[in-house]
Amino acid sequence: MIHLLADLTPAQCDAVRHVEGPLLVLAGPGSGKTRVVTHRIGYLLSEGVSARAILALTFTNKAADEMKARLAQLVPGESVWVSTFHRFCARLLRKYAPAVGIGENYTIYDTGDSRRTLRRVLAEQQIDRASVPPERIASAISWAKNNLIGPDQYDARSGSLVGMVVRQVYPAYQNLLAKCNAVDFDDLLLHTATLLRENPEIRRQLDQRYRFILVDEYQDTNLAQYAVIRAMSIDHPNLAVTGDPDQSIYGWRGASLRNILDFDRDFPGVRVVRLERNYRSTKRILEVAGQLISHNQRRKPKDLYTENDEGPPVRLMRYTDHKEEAADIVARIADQTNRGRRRARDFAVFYRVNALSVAFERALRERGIPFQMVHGLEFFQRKEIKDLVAYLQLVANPADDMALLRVINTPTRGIGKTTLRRLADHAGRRGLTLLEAARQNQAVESLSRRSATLLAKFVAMFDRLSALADAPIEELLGHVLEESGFRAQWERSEMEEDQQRLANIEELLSVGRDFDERSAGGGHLEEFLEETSLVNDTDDWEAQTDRVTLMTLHASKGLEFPVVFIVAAEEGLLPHERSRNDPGQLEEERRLLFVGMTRAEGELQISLARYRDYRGQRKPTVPSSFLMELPRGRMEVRGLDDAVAFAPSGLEAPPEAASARPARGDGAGLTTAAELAGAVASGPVSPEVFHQDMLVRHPRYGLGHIIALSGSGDARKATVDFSSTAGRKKFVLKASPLRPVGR
DNA sequence: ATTGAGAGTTTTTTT
DNA sequence: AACTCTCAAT
Repeated sequence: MIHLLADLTPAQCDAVRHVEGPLLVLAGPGSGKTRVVTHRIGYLLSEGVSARAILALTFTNKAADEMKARLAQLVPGESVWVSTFHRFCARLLRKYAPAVGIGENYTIYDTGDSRRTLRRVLAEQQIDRASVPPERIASAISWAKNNLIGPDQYDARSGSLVGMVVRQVYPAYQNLLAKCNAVDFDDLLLHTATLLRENPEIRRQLDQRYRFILVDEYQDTNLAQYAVIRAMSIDHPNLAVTGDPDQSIYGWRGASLRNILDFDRDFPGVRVVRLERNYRSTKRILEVAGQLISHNQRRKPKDLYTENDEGPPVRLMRYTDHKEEAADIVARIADQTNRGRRRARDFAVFYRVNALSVAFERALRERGIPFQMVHGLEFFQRKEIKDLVAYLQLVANPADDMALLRVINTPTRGIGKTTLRRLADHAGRRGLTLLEAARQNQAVESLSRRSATLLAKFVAMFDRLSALADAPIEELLGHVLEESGFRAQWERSEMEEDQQRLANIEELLSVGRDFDERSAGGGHLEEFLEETSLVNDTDDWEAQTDRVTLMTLHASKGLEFPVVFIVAAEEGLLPHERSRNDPGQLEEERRLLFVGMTRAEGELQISLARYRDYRGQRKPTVPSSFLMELPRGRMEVRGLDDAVAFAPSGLEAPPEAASARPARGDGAGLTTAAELAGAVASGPVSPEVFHQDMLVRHPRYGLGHIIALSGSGDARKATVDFSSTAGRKKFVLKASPLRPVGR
């Protein structure tokens, strides 16, 4: 087992060789945490621990996949269970469902389904959604569940309207879910926690079974997750958690830093290992990131250091608008890939909200640079996919009223609102599911002959599909496509959209085929549905393919890239406006930026635009307050023409930021704010303003970079690379319409 | 019952 | 901007 311990630092070695008892690994960014975890699993195996006694839990599918891949490499052939919390719970519940009062064939509702369920409850209770936004109620219920507060335990704070409504709505919502034999994402955790609490025997068995539990990103666990792992680590407290309080970015989901900060209280005698040396980033990047995070008050100071190179300065860019931002970043990527210095996969662009990806998609597509988006257009959220999957859900779980409502008139088959209302009335009075009610269509009073016939036809179709429940998924999907009439509808259509839909359906069929092949024997409809509801993105991010990566800052956690661009560092976006009033949330936003910055290995650029097009409107922006906290003097600052807006206000800013002037000797091409301001103010531009590498605009060719300069005074010439449009051109600066960008 | 136009809203982040 | 919801016309 030499290879398991080779190339490890003493601290890493400590963690890897830890076998019995609780372990807490406090790991800074880039400190080789995943490596430690995988090597530790390898070590446990080499010590004779059975693979099935080990359970590794992660937060996201991406992290789970990553860990599986690393394990496959390190200890080929061993099948250790690596899973997300939600998936683990889903599996467990599949087995023990009756113990918490649901059927084994329960359906997992995604956010959309659960929102629709909630709307139905609100409508039933005639709650005006204008005065109490459903969104608020949904998040209150979610918060309660994450904190193990059941529907009957929810206490409204006095005087809070939302609280009162939630108290009334939460139980009704939960009842409706139960009636549909469905659970939402939060229920997966809540039910599992309840299961373990109320069934000592089951708890004991699982504790015994999973002797060694590892939890990644422990700082992101909420109370429900804590309860689950705690319950399985009582008789065998061999719980190993890794985390970094500075990377806690899921507070909005109920994650509680207490779990990690109080770990030693719950698990006395815990061994604590600190990994503070960074192997990922350059000194410059680490310094800037460290400077930022030091502004958080609620935090234990921590020393991150690296033996890596100094590296180029971190760039801070200001553009005119999102188009220029995208064009320049893409031009930089194109330039480096064209010159063979880097590959497309070396680059990543991070943004705070998904909506910001559009400009980059467009710019990359224009240039023909391959890219992949994580959580872009979520495949399983697309209407046609959801519709088709809903048929499967109904087959698997006939009690699922939400699925029935989705399916019964899609594609349209003449079953309208009135019919449905009467059906629902009937079902409500007799305590039937909607499907059962539809079965009794003859008995439903006040239903027209026509409606009854249509319902009967629908039920007959359902029964035909139902008979195929155990068929391979691909086959079943094929039948749904035919029977429902979707295929006929789309194939008839000339619309571009419908052709696209068919293509998406083809993809779904191939997902089904893939599943069939993996699970020989077939007939695991529930498993297939479980997979589709817990995985939202088809093309899960692949490190291998040679593409530029676009993703949110949240999604970036745990990954690393040679070159990182963080965009839209603007007040209201980063930090997000929703966090404005809460210092705790503001600190979380700061951690989010910290996470993004520390993904970068060699180069990091942070940018903002003077005007941001967002939600269909163009608005002038205010630079992110976080930018004031960066050691500006050690960075390369460009395009910041109005020093005023950028200047630190008063005494709050650290001394380094007191000057917008970059440190000398940081290489050619630095432009001070003052110089740019002068340039813009005086119409025609002095040739002296131009510098190597400067971003310039030409009325005809658009944006370019200065790649060479020669001569001086009026004879000063520049070679500019307009890689996006015209290639390279040479200009006599005095006579050219070239202007520095940033006005 | 279905369709289309107009109005109104929005998801910040993930399972 | 894109999506959903509502209402009126067919």
